[in-house]
Amino acid sequence: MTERAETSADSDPSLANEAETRRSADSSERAYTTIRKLLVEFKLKPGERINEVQLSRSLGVSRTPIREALNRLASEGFVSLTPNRGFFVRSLSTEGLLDLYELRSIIESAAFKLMCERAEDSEIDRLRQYWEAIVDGYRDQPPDIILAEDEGFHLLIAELSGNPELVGQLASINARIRFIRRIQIEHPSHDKAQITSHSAIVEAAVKRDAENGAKLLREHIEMTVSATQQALKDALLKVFAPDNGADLKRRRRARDA
Amino acid sequence: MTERAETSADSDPSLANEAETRRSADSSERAYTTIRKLLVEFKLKPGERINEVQLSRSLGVSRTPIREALNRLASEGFVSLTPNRGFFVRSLSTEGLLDLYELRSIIESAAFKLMCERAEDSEIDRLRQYWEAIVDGYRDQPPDIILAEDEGFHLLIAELSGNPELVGQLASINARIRFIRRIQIEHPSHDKAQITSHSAIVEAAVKRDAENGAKLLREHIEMTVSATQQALKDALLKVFAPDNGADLKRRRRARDA
DNA sequence: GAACGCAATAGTGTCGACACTTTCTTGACG
DNA sequence: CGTCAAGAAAGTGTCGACACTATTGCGTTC
Repeated sequence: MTERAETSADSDPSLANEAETRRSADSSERAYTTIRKLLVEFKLKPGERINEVQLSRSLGVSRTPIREALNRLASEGFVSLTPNRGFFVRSLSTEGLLDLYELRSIIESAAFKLMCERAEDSEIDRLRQYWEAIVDGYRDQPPDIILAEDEGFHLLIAELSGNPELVGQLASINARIRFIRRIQIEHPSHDKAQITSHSAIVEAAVKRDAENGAKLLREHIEMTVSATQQALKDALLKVFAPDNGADLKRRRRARDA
Repeated sequence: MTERAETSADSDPSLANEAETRRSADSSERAYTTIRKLLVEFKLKPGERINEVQLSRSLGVSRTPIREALNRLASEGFVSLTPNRGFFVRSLSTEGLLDLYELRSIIESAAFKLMCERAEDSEIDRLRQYWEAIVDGYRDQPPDIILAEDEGFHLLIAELSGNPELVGQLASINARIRFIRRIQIEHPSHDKAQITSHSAIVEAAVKRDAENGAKLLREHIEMTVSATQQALKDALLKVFAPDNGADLKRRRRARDA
């Protein structure tokens, strides 16, 4: 009964970003995407210890691919490993999230400047087209699509910077904050400010106005952050529902250990 | 004869940077540092396929910890994984190296600005002290020490930015370009320009002159890059000694695959 | 003599088992 | 009653084995 020839073709392309090194098809890869999804959706709760045996049973594979996936996730900052004690879900406190957004802002505004210096006109035009193609129906899409389109927009800027390392970095950061972006998109506070921001950014790109575009991006991200604050609180409260937010502090402390 | 209770306490602290999640003591960790060292020293050559069995034999452990280490190294960009074909040493072409330095420059100058905004006076003073404590004997140290001190200096700035994600990023980049920095330090072109740069940066920090300090850092890194170009060529020629640089192009192409 | 295909070989991907470490339980002692 | 220790249980870290995939080398056919 250990045969693993299951027919479930549940590859979930919505999580298949990561401009990185790895193809799919093996069960280690499946484990990786599945676990990451669990993390991103708070099915595995911040601070929690991850039980390899249990996970391997529920995914129907042995512990080996599970551990390989967890190792990757550790390198990427999703989980942490304490020797002989196992993997722990790294809690993304509000604070840690701000750090991540800050880093993202740094990278993206730098990417924009580089793009202005280096990209061909035709490439800039690709950015414009990308945005114009989605702007119309933007608000009517389901959250996952909006999220993907939004990430795609920012990632395209990174690509046009001509620096693949930069792209990889941004992709990795995106993966880690994706859950909160989704929450934010679903939250009532999400509105068309996003759209005008993006349009302004495209405009600056066409003009190759590096400074202004970088500033717009910074502001755009900062705006998103503050809009996200409340959404995050709501989400965390929902996760640690029963008792009040009291044990939030405890988990925050556990993070540095 | 599979007992693994070897007494060799060869932990090699010079490679033990990585402000990350992991403690040591298990053989997976040893495998990680050892393999990374092999990569960094070109013992495993760019483009080469990594034979797990062979590696596991030469390290005296089974393939499991080897594979865990390789997975980590893949996340960090040292190697790449092609399913059913194995891990390959990711070739660091000149171009790729420039990308990495560029990213480093972006992160460091941003870190400097943040430090200026946020750090306590006492923290800035720590930076000043750190540099003053090493500046005198700086040039007389062995390369590894110089390297560590240099990395420490830049890493300290990142820490004073107050953003741990930024620190982690920089640490990871450092690990990847460390080999070339060492080569550059040993190269005749390395001289005291480094020292005056650092001193100027400290000075800007004390004055909290964010713009100027960031500019100095950018220039400092750019200078290092150009000084490094020749050193890199020399090193690569040494590695691919017999034939001329012809197959360099081939490897470059193999990189994107 | 070259191209093709097939067999043998080498190598990765995953498994189940076991040693060792941490955590939990229970019961003796103060 | 609370504290502590010893043993049991749970869990991680590593191993060797095996299935399956890619590669290599050889023989066959045209």
